Amino acid sequence: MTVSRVINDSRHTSPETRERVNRAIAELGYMPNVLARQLRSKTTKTIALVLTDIANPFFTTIARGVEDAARARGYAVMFCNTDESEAEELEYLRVLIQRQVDGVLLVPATDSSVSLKLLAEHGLPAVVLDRRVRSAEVDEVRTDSEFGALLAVRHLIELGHRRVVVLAGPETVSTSTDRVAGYRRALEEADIGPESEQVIFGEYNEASGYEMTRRALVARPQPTAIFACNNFIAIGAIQALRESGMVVPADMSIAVFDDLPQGWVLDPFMTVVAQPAYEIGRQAAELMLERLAGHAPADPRTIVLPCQLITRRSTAPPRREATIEPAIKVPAQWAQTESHA
Amino acid sequence: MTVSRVINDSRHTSPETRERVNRAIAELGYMPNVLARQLRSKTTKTIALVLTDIANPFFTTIARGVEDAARARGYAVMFCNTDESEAEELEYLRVLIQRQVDGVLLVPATDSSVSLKLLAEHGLPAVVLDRRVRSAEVDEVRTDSEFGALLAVRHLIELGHRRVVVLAGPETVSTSTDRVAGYRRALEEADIGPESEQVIFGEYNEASGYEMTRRALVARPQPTAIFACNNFIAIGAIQALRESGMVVPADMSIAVFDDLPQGWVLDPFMTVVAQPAYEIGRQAAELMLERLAGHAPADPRTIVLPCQLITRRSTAPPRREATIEPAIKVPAQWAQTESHA
DNA sequence: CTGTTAGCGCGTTCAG
DNA sequence: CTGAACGCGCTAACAG
Repeated sequence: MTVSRVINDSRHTSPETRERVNRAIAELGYMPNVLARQLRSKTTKTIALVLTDIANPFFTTIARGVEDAARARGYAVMFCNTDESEAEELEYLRVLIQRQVDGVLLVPATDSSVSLKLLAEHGLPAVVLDRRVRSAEVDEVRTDSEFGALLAVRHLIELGHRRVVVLAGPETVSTSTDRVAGYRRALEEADIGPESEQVIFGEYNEASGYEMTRRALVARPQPTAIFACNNFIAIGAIQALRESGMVVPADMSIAVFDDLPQGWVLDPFMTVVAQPAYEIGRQAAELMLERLAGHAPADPRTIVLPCQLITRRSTAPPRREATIEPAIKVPAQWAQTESHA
Repeated sequence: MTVSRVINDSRHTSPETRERVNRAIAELGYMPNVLARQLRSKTTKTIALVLTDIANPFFTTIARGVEDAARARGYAVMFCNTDESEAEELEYLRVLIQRQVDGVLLVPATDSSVSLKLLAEHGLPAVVLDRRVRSAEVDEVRTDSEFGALLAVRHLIELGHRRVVVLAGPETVSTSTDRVAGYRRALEEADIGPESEQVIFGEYNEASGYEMTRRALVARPQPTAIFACNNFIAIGAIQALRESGMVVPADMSIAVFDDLPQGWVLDPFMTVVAQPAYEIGRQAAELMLERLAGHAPADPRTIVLPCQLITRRSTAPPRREATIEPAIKVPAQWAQTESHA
């Protein structure tokens, strides 16, 4: 029908015809069936954002960035939550392929690249957010986890801490290993030997943060500072510390990767490495939209956004006896405790 | 093709043919085009959840309830965020109608029913969540706002408070007016005259909570307790109180409708009326799915779920001088201050 | 500038 | 039990 032209182009139609069609549309309350259009045009104007934890404000903020960029160009966004499970991730990808989404923004549950292979097989473009994936040739947007961790741990060391424990996420997730790498660089910088390292891998949630902290506290000599690799781990840590009767930062300093939204924490006092979450989402969506528009180079692009240390009241110099003693004498068993989990 | 039969029914096909087809599917990595199926079958197996603030954990929890119930029956969910704007709401509904969703779960931005009319015109079933809408004949799931507010304010009164200020959301939203009604009932029960009422209407966000609190604090005599109609309002209130150097609950008690998730608030101390958010979402989805399956009665159904007062450390008896004085003598100007906003 | 023809990938219907 | 024809509502590609 000519109707189609009126609705889409509006070029190549006479004003009067257009007028007539528009009036009819208004009278009938006509709305084009997007499904049929999509079936015909092979494009759904829909992208998907697959992420690992929709309850985490970091990811909600990313989601907002994605949505704003996408909607500005007339794209809809489907949000999918994998709960850090690769199986769920694949499950969702299959659904998305069937539903013919134009592209997928993916926060991968692991550093495996099978998900990306699946997408590639079906000719779907992808952008990987927040985390790295092994040997993938896709667009990527993330923050510099290693550098951010370096900043946080360096800050703790400058305050006088010598025994810092890292509470990390899964060893299969690049943000964990990158942040641990940053931690190690900070120790090296300060000539703190690897025998003083204490790394615990776990999961990116509250329960795991709680449990890792309990484990960290039994080590002797006790660490004087915690570096938590994400916000939920930090929340679990705080709870464990409180139960143990420890006061932050007097008895234990704590620095965190990821901020929590201002208002949600009634007493925002955490020293954090803040990431530009909204920008991560927005720029990832931009990369995807460019590619869908055909304006993107064939080669994959990588955007690494800066992060920023914000010092607040959860970090302070360690108690006097703690600073000095271990710097002089490190007991033998320390070197074997919990490192590399 | 016979392929269709294999994928859908699997009845009326010989085992060997089925086998052959399945093998071919596996080899080719074939996935049916859901779009074409939907075009043909006039059903998308998709429902939409339109809500007013995706940043609010109350609504995220509802979303989880909806998603779980929907996915269990093979339905996908599209999430849409209106930011409390009726214009955005209508905009989204148009998109959803075009995309042929099977039904819409709606947290209406206002108590107007134009959105529901639009849906009805296009033959789309709807379920209204959390809030009431004027003169609508649709399924509804909500909690008993009036009763919950009654519980909270009664608790404050039992502690000895006589000057309680309500910080409400928009006057066009039923949860606001219902909670204010509950507040009034509590005052009446205690024979506190309407001249002691103080009601401020605003918006369901932090900034508004902050601003309303500033206004409430200038009233003389000052209120001794705040009843905040949602969690974000309470957060804004806390910030305003802190800036004014007031200590909770010593200088001011505060009770809140809506809980905040455990972990997110490092020091969970708020006395709250907790709603079964997950259940609201789940049951709303169930109503919709029943209706889509044709198992629902023609008449609209309303489910009102119970809510529960959880007393914590943000409420305490008022300071002595405050309790007694106003109960005896209420200054004239008090009656005119801020009530009915 | 407008009308016509064909087909997107399925499911339904009716013959074989 | 299986295959062939038809159409869902739209747009691409041609005629006119």
